[in-house]
Amino acid sequence: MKVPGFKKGDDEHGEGPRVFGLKLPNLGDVDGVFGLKLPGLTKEPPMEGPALGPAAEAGYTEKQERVLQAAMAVFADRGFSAASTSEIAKEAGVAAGTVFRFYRTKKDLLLGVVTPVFRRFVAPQFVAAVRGLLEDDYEDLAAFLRVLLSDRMQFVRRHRLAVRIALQETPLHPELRQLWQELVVDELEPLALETVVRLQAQGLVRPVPPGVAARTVLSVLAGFLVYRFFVLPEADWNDQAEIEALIDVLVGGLGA
Amino acid sequence: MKVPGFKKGDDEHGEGPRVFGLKLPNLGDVDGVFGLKLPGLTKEPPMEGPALGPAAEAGYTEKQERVLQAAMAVFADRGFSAASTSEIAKEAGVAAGTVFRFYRTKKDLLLGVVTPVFRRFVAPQFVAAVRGLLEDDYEDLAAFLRVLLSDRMQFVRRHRLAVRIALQETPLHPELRQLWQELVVDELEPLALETVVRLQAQGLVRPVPPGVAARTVLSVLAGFLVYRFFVLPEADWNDQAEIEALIDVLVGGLGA
Amino acid sequence: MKVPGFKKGDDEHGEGPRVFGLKLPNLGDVDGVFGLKLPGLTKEPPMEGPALGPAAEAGYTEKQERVLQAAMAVFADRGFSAASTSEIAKEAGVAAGTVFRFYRTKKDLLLGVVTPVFRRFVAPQFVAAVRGLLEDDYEDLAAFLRVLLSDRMQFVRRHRLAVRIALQETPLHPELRQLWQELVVDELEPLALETVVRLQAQGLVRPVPPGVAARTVLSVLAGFLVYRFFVLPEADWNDQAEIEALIDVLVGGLGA
Amino acid sequence: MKVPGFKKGDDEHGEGPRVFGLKLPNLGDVDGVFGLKLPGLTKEPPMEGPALGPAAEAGYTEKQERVLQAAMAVFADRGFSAASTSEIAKEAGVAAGTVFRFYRTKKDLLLGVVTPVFRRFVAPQFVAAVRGLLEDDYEDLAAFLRVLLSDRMQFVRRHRLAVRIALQETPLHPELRQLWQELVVDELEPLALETVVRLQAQGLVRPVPPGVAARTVLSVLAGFLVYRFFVLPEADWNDQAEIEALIDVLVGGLGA
DNA sequence: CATGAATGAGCTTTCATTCAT
DNA sequence: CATGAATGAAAGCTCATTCAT
Repeated sequence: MKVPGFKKGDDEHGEGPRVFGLKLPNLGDVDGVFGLKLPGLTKEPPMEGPALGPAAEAGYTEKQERVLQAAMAVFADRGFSAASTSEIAKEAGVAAGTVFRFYRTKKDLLLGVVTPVFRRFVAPQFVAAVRGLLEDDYEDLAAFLRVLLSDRMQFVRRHRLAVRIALQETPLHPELRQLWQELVVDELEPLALETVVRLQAQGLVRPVPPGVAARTVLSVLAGFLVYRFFVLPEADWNDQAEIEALIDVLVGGLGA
Repeated sequence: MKVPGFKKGDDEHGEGPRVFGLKLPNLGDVDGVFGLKLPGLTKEPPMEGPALGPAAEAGYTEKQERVLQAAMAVFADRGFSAASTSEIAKEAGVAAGTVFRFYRTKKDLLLGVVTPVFRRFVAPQFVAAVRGLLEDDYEDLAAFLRVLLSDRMQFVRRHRLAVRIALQETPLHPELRQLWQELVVDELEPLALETVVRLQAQGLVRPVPPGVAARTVLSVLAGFLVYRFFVLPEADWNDQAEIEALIDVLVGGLGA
Repeated sequence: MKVPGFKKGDDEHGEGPRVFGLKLPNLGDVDGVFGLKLPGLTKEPPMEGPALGPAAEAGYTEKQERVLQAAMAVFADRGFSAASTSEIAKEAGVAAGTVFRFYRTKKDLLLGVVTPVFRRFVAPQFVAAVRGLLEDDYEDLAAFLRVLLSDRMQFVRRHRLAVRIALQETPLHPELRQLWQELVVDELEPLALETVVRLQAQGLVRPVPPGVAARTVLSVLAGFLVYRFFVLPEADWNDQAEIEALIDVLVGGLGA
Repeated sequence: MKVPGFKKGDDEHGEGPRVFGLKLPNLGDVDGVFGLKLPGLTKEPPMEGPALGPAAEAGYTEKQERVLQAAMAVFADRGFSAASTSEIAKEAGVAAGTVFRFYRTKKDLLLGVVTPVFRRFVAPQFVAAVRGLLEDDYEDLAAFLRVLLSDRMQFVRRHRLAVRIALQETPLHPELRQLWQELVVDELEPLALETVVRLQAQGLVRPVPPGVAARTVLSVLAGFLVYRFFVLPEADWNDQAEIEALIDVLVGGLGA
């Protein structure tokens, strides 16, 4: 079985730092994010496309937008509890009190950072992908997974900070868990199971329990994205190759 | 292809709450941990085996042991930054000042909670598993993965709080990242790659880049464990069946 | 000695809540003002006559009038220091900044609320009462006291909020004490003493030191009014009877 | 009728500042308390007897005692809302945080200042006075009133600050109104009415409604004390003479 | 050793006041 | 004139850490 997109020798141990076969850049010494201390970069790689924060939504003033971006940066960096609103204010270039004009409490600010991103991009985009599935009648499982993985990768890439904050803070805030409850359990899950069933009907997925199939895809996808963007964001990833490798594994394990 | 251990109908939608095909318990209403709000249990399921904290190590006084256990509970519950040393002291049944006899600062306490667990149980047990691989000459990939998954599952089950704290706090503390650097990058990774190469030489794993194989297994394993113990710890998991399903997927994708 | 105006049995303990022999209304459960927690009314009894605030004075715009009324309500309710100018603005239906067009500081607003009421109604009306005394030649002390008490009762009834604010805030603001200095010490007191002397000359008051007589009347009057309007405003007062009872006491103690 | 204790000419207009016939001291320029701006004293006159604050109660540490005294001084001076806990701390000579070891919130501190004083000295001492009435069989009304007025005067003199705070803050705090509810309505009032009835049975008070009699005495007493200690505390009061004058008035109005 | 009272820096939040629109 | 966004000083309160007992 071939792994498309992998150049020959990609994974051989050569010179330079490597982790699990990934070549790492050699530029300086920074703390990664989730990640390991790497002889790495001083900056996170630039986001692809415009940095559409939650404030891109109409109705946010430019100042509120700045507060949101600053809050995202500081919450991601220090964690919610250790972040200080005054640092956020300073980072946003506004007075300390101004933050509270937009968000009555610090916790409101957290929710204001996280909620819009997920509300607008999690369920809706999954719905769009599945609608594509219905209309385009993907010829095989790999094609469907390819769309799914690319789309979610795009999402994490663009909303890296918000995703990171969500990962960090969810265990600590019932309000965030409530958000996932609504988004994942109430909206996403029925759709996901229905999709698996459809794929099984089309003969694209073998007859495992739909829940197992769904969770397996989710685990593999999430595992990759966390690793890709938070554990080793600085590494020399060949994203296409990685995605194809994952698809290979999933198709091998789940395909009919 | 069969999925061993799954009872027929396990995944069909019956009565009672379900998430991704998992039946959830129906006992009350509690917040999970990482997890979604479930019509769930009032208590986390009891740990299997004795609750061996880091303090089980020789040389810890009974008081220090109590401090460590309390710190684990409070750090896991509130997060490091929002946890107060005085609450830890109260939980441990010691005076506020006593905590600082054992650990000079709050951060030392965090490291004291996390470090020993991982130092003693991550690399050493992986080494043991691999040594088993060498000695026992696993007849197939599934057998190896079965040992690996079961062992790591055991680990997370027994050290749930420490693992949870590590997941929550790693992004926020360079000291913890340094710990992973030493454990994972320096100790575990060479061993892992070497193991993949050996399995490929035995004809048990097909010739994908060893790094890809290693990271895929890791992702699937981690994704499952996080889901199993932190996202939906209260659900009615059939662990053996889940493990076998994952092995199926991995063998399908990676096996020769 | 009879107590005119008291109906027989007025003070006997019957059904319903009573305090010091006063029947209290039985409508619900509210906090009084100064007062005790009564099984009382949800609203203060309506003011008699039009609610003439200080702004009834010529030259106040309708907006300034609204600000004054709102300030009175909020200052009375929360106290000056705990009152926020933005709440006053909201209550008045104007923007936060508008308040400061009329009154440069919050304290100016306090003075603007209290001063006009007292400047216009304390000394002038006392002067009018005394002028009445001179012209009408009250035949007895009771008649004079009756006019005095009724008039002051009317005043407190109509300017309840301003009086309440004055009582609450005087101890805390030198500026208000200065106001009393001017009104009471400089204007009222000479007039009061002169009046006592005149009444003594007419044989209506016995020859106690004029200051003692004046302060006694003042104390009894103030004590009644505070009790009547601020401690137990909800009680079922028979004002005429109360006034006659007080006059009885005062005449008994001070009359010739 | 003579007014015992009044020296001849006491109330004549002579040199020096006078208010309602009271000679005022001539020492400097201070703000009074409630009172009018007087050419007055730089300090409140020293309390008679030991300054028994609420902290005289067993179980208060010396530091807590200092905090209470400081809180009393600052609350009385600025009012609760405008008082800052850090000023109280400084005044007490402790660190800012120490205040909150004793009283979890600023409001607790207010209650801690006011409650003990009134709980211990209002109802109990009135009970004692009435018990005296029963045992000693006062020969006339004046003797009873003399004991009552002297005792309450003593109380206000010794607990001037606490009384002042209670007067200032009661309208603003439901918790304080609750305190009066318990002390005055529930405990004191039945006793007071019963006492009036007894005095009427003894032929010492004429048959007015007991509630009227009780409230009249209360009003006159409170009016005097407020005037004496808060409006014009600096004036040259002849307390015995004032009390006798008030007794004269009350006996004249209420006596049989 | 263990205690817990004491510290004081630092936090989030409020709000009187200003000023560009 | 009126607005209300913005300010920033100051508030109440928390808590890691120290140290006399």
